[in-house]
Amino acid sequence: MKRTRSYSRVTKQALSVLGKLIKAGRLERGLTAAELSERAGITRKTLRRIEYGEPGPETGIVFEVAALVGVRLFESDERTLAMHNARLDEKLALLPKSVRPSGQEVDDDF
Amino acid sequence: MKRTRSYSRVTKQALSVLGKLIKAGRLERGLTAAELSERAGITRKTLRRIEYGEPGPETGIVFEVAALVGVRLFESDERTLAMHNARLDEKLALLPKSVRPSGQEVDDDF
DNA sequence: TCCGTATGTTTGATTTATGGGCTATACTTT
DNA sequence: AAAGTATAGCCCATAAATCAAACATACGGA
Repeated sequence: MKRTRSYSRVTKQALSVLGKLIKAGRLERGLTAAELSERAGITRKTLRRIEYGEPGPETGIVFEVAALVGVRLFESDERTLAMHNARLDEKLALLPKSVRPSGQEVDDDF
Repeated sequence: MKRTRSYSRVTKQALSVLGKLIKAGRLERGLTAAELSERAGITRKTLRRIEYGEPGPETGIVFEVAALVGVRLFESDERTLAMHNARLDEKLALLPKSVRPSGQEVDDDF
């Protein structure tokens, strides 16, 4: 089974932006691809895929590399992320834990 | 060779936040896991891994699902992302294309 | 300009994610 | 409380990511 997958334009652009942010961060810090990939525990090849904005690389690695070069996800540092996490826990506690698909209450923008 | 990989706390928290944002977005829109995963072209199992903040799922899928439930990466819509992209291209054009690993030059900007 | 090194690219092997189907638990609604 | 469905977790098969090592090319410093 070939897993041909399609990605929306927004996704592709977000991937591209993240990759370029990472590459710019790396260059600004004077790190070579070899150095950064070693710190991240990956190979240069994988780093390259990330910097090129390919959709394949796993999320954990991408986030890890981003953190290593100072790219902040959600524009937050660790402490702020912890706060967001706690706030989301409260929010999720108030939401129903499962959903009945009655009507489509859709809200499709795009 | 077992590929035991470790992730920093920031990474784990960012993954967790993103997963919870997605789950909250899904619940707020009254979408079941089956519905959302079908729209994203994945299975419920993969969606669950994403919502749990596991590091494994590929970046493209995670971003796609995020977009489907209205979670904005880099707090940007498609048009803003395109602008960022263009700006990053200019920035990268000014940076050296390869780096000599002499000293660490830090430079936090933005 | 020349040299050293970073980056780009390929092949093959291995680990991992994903999908499909099925069962069990938990939750929402009546 | 009961019923029906959503969610959670298991197995196995397959596709894909990752690694490793090597070589070619392009770039930057002297």
